[in-house]
Amino acid sequence: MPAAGLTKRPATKRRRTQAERTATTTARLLDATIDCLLDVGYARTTTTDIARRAGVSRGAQLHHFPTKAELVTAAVEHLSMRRHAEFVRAIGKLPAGEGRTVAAIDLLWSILSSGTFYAWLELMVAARTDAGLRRSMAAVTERFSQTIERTFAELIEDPRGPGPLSDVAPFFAFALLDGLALHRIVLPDDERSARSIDVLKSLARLVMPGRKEAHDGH
Amino acid sequence: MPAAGLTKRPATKRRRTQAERTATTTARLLDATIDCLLDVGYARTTTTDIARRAGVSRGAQLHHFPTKAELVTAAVEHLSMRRHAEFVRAIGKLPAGEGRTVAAIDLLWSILSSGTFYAWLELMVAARTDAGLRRSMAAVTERFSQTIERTFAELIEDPRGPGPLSDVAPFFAFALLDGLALHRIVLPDDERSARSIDVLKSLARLVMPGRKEAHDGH
DNA sequence: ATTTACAAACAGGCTTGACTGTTTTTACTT
DNA sequence: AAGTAAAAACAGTCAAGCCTGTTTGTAAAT
Repeated sequence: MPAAGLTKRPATKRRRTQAERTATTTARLLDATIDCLLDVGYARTTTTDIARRAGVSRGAQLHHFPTKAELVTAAVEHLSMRRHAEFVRAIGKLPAGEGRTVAAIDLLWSILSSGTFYAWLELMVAARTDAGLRRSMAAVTERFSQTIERTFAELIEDPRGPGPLSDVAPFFAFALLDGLALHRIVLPDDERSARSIDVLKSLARLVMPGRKEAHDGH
Repeated sequence: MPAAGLTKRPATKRRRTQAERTATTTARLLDATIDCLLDVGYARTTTTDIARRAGVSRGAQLHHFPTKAELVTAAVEHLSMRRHAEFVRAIGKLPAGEGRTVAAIDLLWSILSSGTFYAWLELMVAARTDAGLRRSMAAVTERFSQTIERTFAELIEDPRGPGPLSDVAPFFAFALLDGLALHRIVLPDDERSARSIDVLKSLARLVMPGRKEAHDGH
């Protein structure tokens, strides 16, 4: 029962509930963590720097995330939701009909061109030598790729039913694009990348014919 | 001109020339650097640990590599030569004749299964946020992929001359395999990886029919 | 009143590179 | 060829700075 406050509460600045305070502070910290990963990489990401970027005091930071490991683990989840949201948002832009498969590849590539991919990459590589982090990354990576696979299965249905390759297709595509994004670190705008994506598109047309198709399926 | 020494020099322990001493010490340091990258990752690789692993005193280390950056840069070159040697050695095992293209894919995959790939990956990701390191990595990565491309062009010649895809093929294959190796960090022995490689092999047979045998003979 | 959120100073440990000293190899001189 | 000076390789300690997490203290919400 809120006191019909005109005595205690200054109307201009509402007091925030604890849950709100926690939510904003943790969100700022997690965003700052990902920013930090993108800017300086995992190796040079420090809790001090994260707190500074978040505009949060060191005390507040340590209150919500007692150790660096907990902060990073939470950031993994946070990043996973970001990637998921990015994906869902991009899906909305997919055209209906013919060139859907090809458009989907462009869509995946655009997602891998965003910063979130490189944040994921930083965590992925760090996870190789960190068992705890690896468990978290395994979970979110598996979840992410399952989302992709399910979505693609719905979006691009083969009239003849699922072929022998249609279930690996998203995995295959992702591996290729991840590899290209990796190489792009040192070779930006490589012509071979664009051509490799073209090859992937041709392959997609071959394996997943939207319609008019006669050939055998192997 | 060696003095017919029986007075001064103990035959059991030959004196080493400066060049020899430098060579062994730097080699041990560079090997230790790569070991360190593999064991604990770039983030936790410290110069102290490297010196300890190399069995080299801190003074000697700082003598040969005044800064950590110089050490890492040298390690990039060192690693590049390792990968190159690994590749050349593997090439020797390629069977002549029919299934060459497919065997070449298995060969690439076996190289990416070795530790040197993950050391390269550590440096690659670190290079994203380090301009100096990025330059080094760009150089060696370009050199490595050119070696691959040239070798494959010689090894797997298409009787009809180079097709429109034959020049991207190695790049494409590498990107895919790199992506698979990346995913393997969190999902070892994923069945989808093996199937993706099978898809790549089918694609290779399709694009590069090795000889007169248009249809695969398996 | 009690719990939660935030603030800030601080201690311990680690990392990097500087610094001083010692041994081994090479270059130079006679 | 011998002896000596110079340079290079090697060894180990140290200081400054940074990073993490602890501790102690304050304000705000329930």
